[in-house]
Amino acid sequence: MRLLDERGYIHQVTDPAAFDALAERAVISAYIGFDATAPSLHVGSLVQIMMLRRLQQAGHRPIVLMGGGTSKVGDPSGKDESRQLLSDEQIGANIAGIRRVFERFLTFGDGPSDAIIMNNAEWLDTLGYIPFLREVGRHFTINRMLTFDSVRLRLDREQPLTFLEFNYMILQAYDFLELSRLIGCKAQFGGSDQWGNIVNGIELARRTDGAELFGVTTPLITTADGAKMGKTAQGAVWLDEQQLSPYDYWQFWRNTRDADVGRFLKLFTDLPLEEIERLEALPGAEINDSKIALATEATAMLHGRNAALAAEQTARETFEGGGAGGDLPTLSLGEGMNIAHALTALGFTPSNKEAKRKISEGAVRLDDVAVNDSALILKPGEAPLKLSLGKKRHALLVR
RNA sequence: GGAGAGGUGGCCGAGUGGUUAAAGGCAGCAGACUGUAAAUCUGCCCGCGCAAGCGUACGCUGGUUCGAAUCCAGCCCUCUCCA
Repeated sequence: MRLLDERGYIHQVTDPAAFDALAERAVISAYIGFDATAPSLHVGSLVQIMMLRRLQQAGHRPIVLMGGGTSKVGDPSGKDESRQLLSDEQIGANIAGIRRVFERFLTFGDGPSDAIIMNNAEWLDTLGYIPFLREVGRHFTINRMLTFDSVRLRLDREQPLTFLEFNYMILQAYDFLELSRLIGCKAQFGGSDQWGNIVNGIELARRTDGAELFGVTTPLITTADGAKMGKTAQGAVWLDEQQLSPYDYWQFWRNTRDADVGRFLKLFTDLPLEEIERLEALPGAEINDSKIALATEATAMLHGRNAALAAEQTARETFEGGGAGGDLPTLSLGEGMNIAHALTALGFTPSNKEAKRKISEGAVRLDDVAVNDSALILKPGEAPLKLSLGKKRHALLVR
């Protein structure tokens, strides 16, 4: 607990003293629920993932709860519009993808502190409606449910909230109860927006089973200028290397704002706090060394140390040496390709039109020489050519 | 059910017959300055095409007109007030 607090993970805790005491004397299990609506997770979920990692490091057991059942309902929190419903196959595929990510951060197995992954479809899919209403439904009053932000916001704006979604919070509370019964899970973690849902679960378990459960929420992680974390030019920062290469992931961290470096080091790396303090205190331009450390550590955790070092090496050669590192994205030219098409094919520009604009703005360079002919046909040469858009995006052109 | 207002480019928001691919703002991208940071200033910002050119676009479907985001009809949706 103390460790979590020092590193900046804690937003709110129910009964911190009792929770701390319990964690001192026993191995506890705690879970976080993850949505199964996307094929992978992105950095927005990374705080939660790191929470579970810390928990395991402290000798406790992390539980990853996949929302296979609740994904069929959709959380109304924060969303303006009802989510689209997903099929079972889609959800299954998404869960498999997300599981791969977790295997990087947690140790799975049968030991007392080994992580396990569960799917709430296991119990939600087979729920009987009438028994469920009698057991669980009686503990919820509509009066109270209507006061929750997630519901109230929708109603205030007169946006439709379907009964299906309205039930989401009950199902989530039920998850906690079920996990408590099945495997003695004692705590649920989540983002600060999950506070209400978590508390519901705690209350439900107290009323039905007399169990004492705990909840911990993390602060919403934003960048220093208030933006939600995790968006870049190319979209979300995915944790799956098929969707975002280790090199790009490294770049994401490398481009952290000065003001965020210390906070991110604490949250997203395993570096000791003394080391972080030192890095954080670096003056002026030397803060870049801290960013490199952040990028390499964070990337190593997800993609492995080798991939992280390769990304770092490539970045050094490309940005500092003016050369080109081997880890850059590559594009095969075939017999030859129009330069604008190449930029679009690499994903540097969203359209050929935009590529031409960038060329006329002088933003495009070939082996560090500005290109001004938007009709240029690129021919593959002996050595790979380096194609750059702006200062940050580079690629290698090969045959 | 009744009365009124409205649906415009990723978002906000002007525009009420032609010079409107559609003001302005935000977001984004690039340039300058730097440290692959922030702030600031400048440029760009629907797509296809080497180009000439073409295609799409102002909720949907039709209509009027040489010409429609703009006028008319029907439909769908949203908001405000009343019951």
